[in-house]
Amino acid sequence: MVKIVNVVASGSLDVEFDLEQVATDMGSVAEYSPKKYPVIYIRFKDDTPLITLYRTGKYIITGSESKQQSRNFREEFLNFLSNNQMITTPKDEWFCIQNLVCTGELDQSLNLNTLTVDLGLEVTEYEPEQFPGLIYRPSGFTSVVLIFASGRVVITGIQDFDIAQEIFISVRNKISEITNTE
DNA sequence: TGAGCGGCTCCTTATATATCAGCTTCGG
DNA sequence: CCGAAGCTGATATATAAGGAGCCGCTCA
Repeated sequence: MVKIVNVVASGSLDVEFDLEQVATDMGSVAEYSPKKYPVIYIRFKDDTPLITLYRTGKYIITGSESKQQSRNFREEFLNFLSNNQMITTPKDEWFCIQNLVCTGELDQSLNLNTLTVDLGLEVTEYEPEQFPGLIYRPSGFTSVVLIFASGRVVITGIQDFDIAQEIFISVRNKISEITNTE
């Protein structure tokens, strides 16, 4: 019903890196284009999450499909740095999940013009000429939900999958109430 | 009037979603 | 040579990060 499609996590190592040197040491798994953006992109295999490493030792992991995959990937990253003598111990200062992107399917097509009014103009934005989805900011959450005429939804801005499910159920219930009273 | 500093915005990455414009390619 | 089809890149959402550039403000 609700599925995680992307996890963004970040962490910090208590080390400053010479990115030029690290990129050389890492070889083909690293991509370094300082003129484009001052980081090293690290990808161990195709279709695996991407690590963005900063000079300051901070890093971001994007593209995981679960929190666990994100954590596993962090482990792999720390071990890689440790095994290559880039850090002394495979430990970091902090690590946390920053954002989840989830998708859901309401199994019915929707009239976004009427839905904008029914959900409330103060919590929705719908400008089809700008973007085809309805932007819904459910009260009580920091999350943003994109609702499309096809019935597909995208939920983002949360750190917890349970909350994504809670929001999805709430949206589904609201829409079924609205369609029942019409 | 100019130096310096703080705050702000944009850049980039992943990812789903959908719709537009503009471009390339292909067939008749 | 032209229309159709397909592809690409914008549009918007969240989030972390460091650097560059810009703007406004303060103080000498």
